[in-house]
Amino acid sequence: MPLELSGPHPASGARQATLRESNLALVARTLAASAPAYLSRADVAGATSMTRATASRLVDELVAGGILDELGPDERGPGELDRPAPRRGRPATPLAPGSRIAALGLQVDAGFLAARVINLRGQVLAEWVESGDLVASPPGEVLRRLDAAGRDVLSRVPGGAALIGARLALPGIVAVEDGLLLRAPTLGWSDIRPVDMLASGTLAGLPLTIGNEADLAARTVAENAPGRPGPVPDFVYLSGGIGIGGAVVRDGAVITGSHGWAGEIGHVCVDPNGPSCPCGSTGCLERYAGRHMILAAAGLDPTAPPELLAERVAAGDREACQAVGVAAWALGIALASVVNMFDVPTVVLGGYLGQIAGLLRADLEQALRARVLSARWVAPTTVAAEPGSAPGATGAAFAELAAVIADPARWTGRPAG
Amino acid sequence: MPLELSGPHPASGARQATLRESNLALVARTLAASAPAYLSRADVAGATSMTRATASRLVDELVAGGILDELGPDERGPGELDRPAPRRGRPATPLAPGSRIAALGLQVDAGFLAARVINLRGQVLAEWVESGDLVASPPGEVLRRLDAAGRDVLSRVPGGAALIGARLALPGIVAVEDGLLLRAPTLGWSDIRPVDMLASGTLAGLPLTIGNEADLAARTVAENAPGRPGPVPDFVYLSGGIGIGGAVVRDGAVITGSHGWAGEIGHVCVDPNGPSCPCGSTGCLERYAGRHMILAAAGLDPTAPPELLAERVAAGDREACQAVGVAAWALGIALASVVNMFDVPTVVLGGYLGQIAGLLRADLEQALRARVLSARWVAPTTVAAEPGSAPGATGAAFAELAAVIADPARWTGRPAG
DNA sequence: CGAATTATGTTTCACCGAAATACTAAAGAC
DNA sequence: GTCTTTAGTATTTCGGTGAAACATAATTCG
Repeated sequence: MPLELSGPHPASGARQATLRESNLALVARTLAASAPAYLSRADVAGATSMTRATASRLVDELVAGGILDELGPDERGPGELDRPAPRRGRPATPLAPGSRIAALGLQVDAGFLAARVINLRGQVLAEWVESGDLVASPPGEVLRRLDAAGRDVLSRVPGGAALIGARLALPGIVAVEDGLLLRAPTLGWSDIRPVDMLASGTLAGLPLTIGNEADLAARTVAENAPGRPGPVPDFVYLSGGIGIGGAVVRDGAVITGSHGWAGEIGHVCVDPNGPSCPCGSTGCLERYAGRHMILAAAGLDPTAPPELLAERVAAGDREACQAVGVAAWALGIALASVVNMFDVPTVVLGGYLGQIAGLLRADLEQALRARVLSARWVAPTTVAAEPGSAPGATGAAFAELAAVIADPARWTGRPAG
Repeated sequence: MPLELSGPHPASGARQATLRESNLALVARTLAASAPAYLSRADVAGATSMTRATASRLVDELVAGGILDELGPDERGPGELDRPAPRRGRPATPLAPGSRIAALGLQVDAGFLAARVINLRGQVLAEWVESGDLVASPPGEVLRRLDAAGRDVLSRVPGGAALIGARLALPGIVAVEDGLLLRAPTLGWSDIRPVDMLASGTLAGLPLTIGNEADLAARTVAENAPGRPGPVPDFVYLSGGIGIGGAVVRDGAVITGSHGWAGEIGHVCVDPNGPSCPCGSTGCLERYAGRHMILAAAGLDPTAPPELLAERVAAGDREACQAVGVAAWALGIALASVVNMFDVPTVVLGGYLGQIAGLLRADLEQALRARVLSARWVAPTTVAAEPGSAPGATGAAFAELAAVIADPARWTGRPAG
């Protein structure tokens, strides 16, 4: 299979410049993927099977564009690996993704607002999270608050950072190209254009795009940092909150579908004779495993922390056990269908479902083993997502930064064009 | 986004040879996609935005390798378009996909065996189809019969054809790389290696691979001929027979999942309280919309032709109407979940379900409108697949030929390598 | 009929990017 | 200090595409 020079179906012929751009992207991707290990120009050449000369030239260009940093002899970022032990020969110049290139991720959720600036190394340069009940809230007011918060966060970013874009994660059906939020049931928003409600489509001058929250949160599982693959390349992500969002990740990329609306696992039918759902259907997964539903069935307040539910279950409380059992049963049925359809047998539970994953796991995995056609050969597994606030905002920043890694030539901007 | 020279994540740097291979593939793809219109070297240059010189050079190489044919001044294949009206200027040399390069597609189904040889233009050079009840049949015997039939079909191919491979479509869960059929419930086969049961992994010397029937049949909807896109790039395909197979096609390509087992829509859960399924689950779609189930519920013989069912429904027969209604209801629930997950809102009904699509369509589309979250913006539609015998065999041949179009350099085999 | 026109296809050369190779730089080993 | 080893750089060669001139084969028009 020859290398494809422009996605799966390029309509345009590849030229020498294309070659260069492709290799530039390969170098950027290699370095992003390898962090936090330090790769040298020679390592890059080895990993890409290019010659040292070629790799070196490309690295130089990326360093000039700020997409890579040459680390000084004693430089070391927090959380990064130790330098390799001294060896014979000329010491290598360690390289790392550029710390100055950063993006702004934003998130509106029914329970909080968030803004977070992250750089190419995955370091959080500044952030802001505010909880609050935004169910049925006025979009204009909320977005104005987010705009102000975004500006504030940007102002707190250390000087010298180059912000390349902003993306807003929204819990609903989003028409990405049109910047249109079609429907966000938990917020009570529909048919609004959030981008237009901020200052002329930008946030403090940054081009702003929007995306689905679950798709973006799934990115934080697929990638530990921009362009750095996580441990599992293929998985189903569930974003559990009042509603249930989802995304299917295959080979590190979110499956988007024709319009970007794929992954609506919250409205997979668990039981056609089940309770009716505001979406117009019946027996949707959300009706069984949404946070409010679980807590109400357990006889708890909708705001009760997950620890309380766990306590009740541990104590053998009948209502609580049954509530968790029903949720696991429903998740089992819905996810079995999803795994049968996608053949992606790892389930990552995020949001509230991640917080109570320990209570669900056994029943859920048993249901999957029983209902997934291929379970005999590859048993489906479930894991909880790393806990963390506002993964949608983080994923949104990752998504913006991924564009730099995927096409660094656009950002290095050689004089010749 | 730069052109990517080796799939989504090339690990190797691109070199000049890569460039050439990529452009060679682009030219091959352009010509395959444009057939049956006649493109000239100049047209190729225009379509790919390469210069005439470059396009011409690449075309020459493909012609030399037999992947393209230069048509003579009066040559015209059956079913192909008329030549363009004479214009001023030097007349163009019409090009077409090579008629001599062909592949063998095979299919084993619970109801028939098939072998079919198809060339790069999509022309059937020879074929053989034999019906018979193969439920719970002995694999060795059946495959020996298929081997003999394959040899016979190959012997009837007009001289001069270059066979490049053979692929066998099987109605079950297939581990493609291992050549292993894990489970084919309708045949009653499991854990066999069909490739080994033919002569040393080849059929008359052709390298033989296997694939899932629904995945391959879906190809015949995605492509009218090898590399020629069909009218719909994104759709869910249902292969209705005794069981129900399926595949989801996105942007012309089948979504395979981690192990190639994606698309098992027959075992999506319609009702957890429904009848138990041999797969170990309950309420699977197959239990409601499999051919035997529909016909039994309608009070008909399992071998009754679809016309008889249609007659009964038209006559208002209560059992028949109810049987069809139940099938449509179940399909609606299962497909709504599939569309919610994949955001691929076109459903193509193939096999038996295609034959009775007229009876199902209204109820099914109504169910989809009610249950699909995004139906308000894009209403799901259902269509019947073009009727045709053994689409799996055709798709299997297409799949082999697609490899030539995707990487023609491997087949032209320049001396330099 | 013959010249002008026009589009196709080919030839030649320049440009550019990567490979190959030789070279310089900077450390440890002895 | 010298040797060895590895990192990074400079130079030449090779190969593929672009650009532009050229050759070719038809229609159109005088």
